Amino acid sequence: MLTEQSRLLTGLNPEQQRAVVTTEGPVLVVAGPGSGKTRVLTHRIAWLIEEVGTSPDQILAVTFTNKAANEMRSRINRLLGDGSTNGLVMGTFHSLGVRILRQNPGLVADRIGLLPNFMIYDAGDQLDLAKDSLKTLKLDPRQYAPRRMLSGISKAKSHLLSPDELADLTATHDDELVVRVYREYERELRAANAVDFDDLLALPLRLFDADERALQRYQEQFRYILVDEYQDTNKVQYVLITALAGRWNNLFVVGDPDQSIYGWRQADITNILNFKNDLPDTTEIHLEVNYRSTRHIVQAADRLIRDNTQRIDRAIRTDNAEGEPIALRELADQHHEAQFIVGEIRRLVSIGAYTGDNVAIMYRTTAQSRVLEEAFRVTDIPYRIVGGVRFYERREVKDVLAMFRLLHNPFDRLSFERIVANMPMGRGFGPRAQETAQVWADSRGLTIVDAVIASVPGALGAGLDRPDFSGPGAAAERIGGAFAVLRERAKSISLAEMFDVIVEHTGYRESLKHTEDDLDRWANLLELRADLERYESVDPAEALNAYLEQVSLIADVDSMKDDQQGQVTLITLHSAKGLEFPVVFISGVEEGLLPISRALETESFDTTALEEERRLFYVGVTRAKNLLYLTYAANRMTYGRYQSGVPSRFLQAIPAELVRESSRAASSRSGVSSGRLSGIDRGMLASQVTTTTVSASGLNDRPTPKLVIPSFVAGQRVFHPKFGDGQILEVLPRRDDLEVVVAFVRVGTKRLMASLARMDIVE
DNA sequence: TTTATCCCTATTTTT
DNA sequence: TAGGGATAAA
Repeated sequence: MLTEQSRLLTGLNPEQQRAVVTTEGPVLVVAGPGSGKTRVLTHRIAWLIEEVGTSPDQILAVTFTNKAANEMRSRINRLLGDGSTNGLVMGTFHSLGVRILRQNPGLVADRIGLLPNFMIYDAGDQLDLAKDSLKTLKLDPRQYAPRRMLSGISKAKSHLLSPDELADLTATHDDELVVRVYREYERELRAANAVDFDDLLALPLRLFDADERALQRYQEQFRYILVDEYQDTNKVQYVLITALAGRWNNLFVVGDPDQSIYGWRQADITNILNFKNDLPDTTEIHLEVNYRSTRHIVQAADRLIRDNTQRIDRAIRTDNAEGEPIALRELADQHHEAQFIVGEIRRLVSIGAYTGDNVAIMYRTTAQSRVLEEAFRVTDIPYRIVGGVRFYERREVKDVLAMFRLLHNPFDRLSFERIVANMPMGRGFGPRAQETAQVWADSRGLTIVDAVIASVPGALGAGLDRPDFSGPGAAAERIGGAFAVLRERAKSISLAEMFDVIVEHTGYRESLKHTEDDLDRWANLLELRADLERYESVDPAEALNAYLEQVSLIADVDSMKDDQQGQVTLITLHSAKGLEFPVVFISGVEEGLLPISRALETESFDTTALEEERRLFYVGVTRAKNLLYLTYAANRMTYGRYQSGVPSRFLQAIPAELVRESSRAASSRSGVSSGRLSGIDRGMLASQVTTTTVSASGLNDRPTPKLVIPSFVAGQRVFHPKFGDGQILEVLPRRDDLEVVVAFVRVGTKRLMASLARMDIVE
């Protein structure tokens, strides 16, 4: 039988084949990096269609990004022929959620109270909404950071907790505030006829609770379900997918616990660790052969990840050649680091060994991309930055999109506020006028847009009164007039034409003609217009909805094109998951950055965060096929201050024989000669030397702005601005600093660096 | 209501 | 360092 069907199994190893043909029942595939999991997924889907005879629309495949979905689809088409994936449901969890909500407009209206044209609020919108909610509740946003509130809300939603349910679980005063904000946030969200990202996952389940038949229809339809990157699913996603698989029980998940890097987004690693306990009769398959990287890289990665405790113990191995040693390099500061990387890329390209698009530079924080970009700007090497300030999140783009959104969903108060605040059209229309308009609208069950339009004499038919804007109502009338025109035109013209009408009638075009900055912004808007033209052929009534939805669900990597010849990729470690490059640079491999300082703060009582940082580094390392460079800076500017850096602890795990380290920059600066020091020792030495150099050079006549470290002694009572009251348990000398172990009343024991913690001794 | 200026804090990571 | 937000002045 297998010989006959072997076309789809050719070139697969026995384990991969097993993963392809085990079609019935739950299957867990633990797939190490570079072990061919995408291949398994595509071949399995092809197998289901061709060999099992499943209709594509009975298959649901969930991927982490749209890009991954598109790639898989085209790979299957290549295997089975064009059009063979028609009907196949493939996309991210979020797009699946939208799909379910859009397919059940009646239920959505009845049970959730959302109109069919509901908007999806992105991260920025969510933040604005959280701020709004705080304001409504008269809470000080400085004391209760909107981001904190938001993460509390998101966490609750990811665990399927309503505000009331969350209220039952609150322990502290802060928690109670989260509940209050959550409640208000939900109210405003619904009033705006909008949902947030978390809702896209949770609301389908609400729907299913309300109407079991809806669930049954999907259960019946999806005979085979596949989930990629399963290690990064959260509770809601788990509940949703197991619900959908309830009828046929053919749930196939692929993942790697060692690559779980979204814990902060409530990803729950236990989903994959407990999969076989949750679903009896699971077939478990391990893919451990790495086909991607050189042996040096694979060995380094393997050693590195073994330091984690929360994992399935296993090895990754490869038959690939040994390859070059891993290059470890210390640089004097972030500028030297960037220059070294760019110079090295130039070298690799000029000797013809690699092209620019073979190369990726990865980093922990998006802020690091700036220095790199500056270094590239003065060269002729093309580059692209994945992520960073996203196109659709640029101010000017959001402004114009806000108008589109408002026209599509006039309940969208956030967009209204945005327009009035940022476009010339809104001048003179302040909070007070807005309040008047809102009150007028609310009392009549109309929208704020209706209110301003009604203020125009004769704009609406007789019978409707005009809102009373005390003082000069000129602004309201002007805005109302513009809205009336826009609303009317929107009905009949294409999106691109609508763009022209919007920038004209709002005065926005006119306002972007003055500075250099304006030109940049206008250029971005033209790009937006070009983007809108893609919807030229779509029915205008449909086009807007489709476009807005596409915009809100797009991910950074989704917009990555594969045919960017010669461009070097600059990307965060998170976004790099699932990708591979012949040459990889990981920059900023320093304590405080990788692992990020935030993870270190919690280290003493919980290593979870630290382990996730290690996995993140592991993900980066395993992206490299042939060459891997690790760089760190002895000094780095953070918050506008130079701080000396210590090489990441993760480097210590990598066996010396796999590494070729050099620190030319350090030795040329401070004369540290190469001895038998390991890279790490030398790095620490160099950083000390450089620090001394900087302060000794007496940059100016003012006293060195070195922080005065209070003389902490065990037993002292202290106060920390963030952690509150505590008592010092222990004081440990650390190079040029002190490490203080403090038992805080509120947050437990923490280890802090004395020079960094703004902690006072309480007399 | 708008604009200028100053101060303060924050940077993880993203669907 | 930079961007947001508060405050003051017009």
